[in-house]
Amino acid sequence: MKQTYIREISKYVGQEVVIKGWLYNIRYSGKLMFPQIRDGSGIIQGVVFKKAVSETVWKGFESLTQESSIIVKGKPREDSRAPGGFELDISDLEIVQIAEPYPITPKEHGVEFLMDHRHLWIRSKRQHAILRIRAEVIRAIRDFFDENDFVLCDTPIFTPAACEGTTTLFECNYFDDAKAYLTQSGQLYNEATAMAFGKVYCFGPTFRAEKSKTRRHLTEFWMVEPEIAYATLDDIMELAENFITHIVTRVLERRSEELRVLERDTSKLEKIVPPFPRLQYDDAARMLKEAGLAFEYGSDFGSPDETFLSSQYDKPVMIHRYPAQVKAFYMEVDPERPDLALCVDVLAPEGYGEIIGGGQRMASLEMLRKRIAEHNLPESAFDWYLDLRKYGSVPHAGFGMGVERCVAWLCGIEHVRETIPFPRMLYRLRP
RNA sequence: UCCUCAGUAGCUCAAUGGCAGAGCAUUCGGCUGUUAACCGAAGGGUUGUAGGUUCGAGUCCUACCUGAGGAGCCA
Repeated sequence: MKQTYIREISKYVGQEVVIKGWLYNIRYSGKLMFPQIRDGSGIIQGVVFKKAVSETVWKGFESLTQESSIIVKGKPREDSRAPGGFELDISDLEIVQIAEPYPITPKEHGVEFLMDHRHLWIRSKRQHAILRIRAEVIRAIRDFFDENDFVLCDTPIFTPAACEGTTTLFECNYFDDAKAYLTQSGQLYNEATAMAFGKVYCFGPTFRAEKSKTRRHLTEFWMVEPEIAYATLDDIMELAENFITHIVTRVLERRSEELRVLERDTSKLEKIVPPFPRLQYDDAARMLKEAGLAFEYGSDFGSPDETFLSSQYDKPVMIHRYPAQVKAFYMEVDPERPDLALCVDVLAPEGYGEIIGGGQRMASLEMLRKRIAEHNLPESAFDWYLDLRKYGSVPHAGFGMGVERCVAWLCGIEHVRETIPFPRMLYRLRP
């Protein structure tokens, strides 16, 4: 008999169905049992009456342990007493495997224990909700760019040198004598593909060997980076707010059940509509001063500074025109204020920090050469990149968004480690 | 790299410097509507490691190990 998925169960009321899955939990009450069965698409409560089934089936259920793999036959019906609203009257059971005692019980567990059992933890309701929202966010990202005529041009993961030369890179051997580095951004390559295709995006894993140990950091995370030829800072700020709004709207529309499981206050997400507040660095610095924070003008914002600034708004705030000296070498400068870079950071509300960073790229070959020298970077590593300024250089701009921080914000959860199936962090490489 | 906190049964946690305990999980028994079901019983310990103080250390001190949160850096 054909398998039916629990997600579709309401279509099969009164008909006999086969569910293939695992035992999530079971409650006994004498001659009556309530097994909860999950199949990946959902969870349904079953009812087993001793009188209604064979001795073999009854004994079979008695022998089941948590997460035992089973195939059951039964008829679904509506029942308000059952979690989920539907209940399965079970008539038959096939045991695929009796599971060994399962380490993750329905009670509380600590972070270390759960992280050590991440390969099993992802079976739980809360992790299901988060990872389904992640999948929806990724689909929304691809749909947004695909539908707006961006060409997907993925950039290499092995790179010969630093993209920006500042942050720490993971190094690995590349055949005999050469060294390769895992990418920390596809941006420089994006600029090449943007000069070829006009509007492009890349989407893939990114690696940062920073020894950061906070709720906002992973050493391996996913980043989506659009880049547009002939675009200005203003263009990509507008793009960023439409992009974020698209993702939020999509998740609210299609993943409301998951947001409910996570007890997310969706009224805060419903406020996310353009326009987003735009704040120039100088004004942000003034706000920090007035609030009495220990912040020095000219430096980049620290974590407490970002938390304060984002807490002033109920939408993502776009902070632009930072001092050029604290930003990457390739940032274009403001023609009216050459000490400022035409860049933008988007800070998510509710203290989730920076989710987008980007800006307009430097178009002039001479200025770019000067910047590379000022940052003590070897020009030879950027020969191909400088070619882009020799052969039809144009103003262009783009940004990068970290998927996990975005998902953590949408889910309203404490830590990015739960927003990716197998997080890679400082001091954690397993499972 | 720095700062703070924590490590006791498979898990989550108690235990004033004085007999190492509870709940869950596991095993056995009971219950025809359970909602992290409930009731009864049993098994389960080198208190992270090494040293020190003390008549006596899970508890106090020192070093190390492991983990968590944060800073810096970043998405």
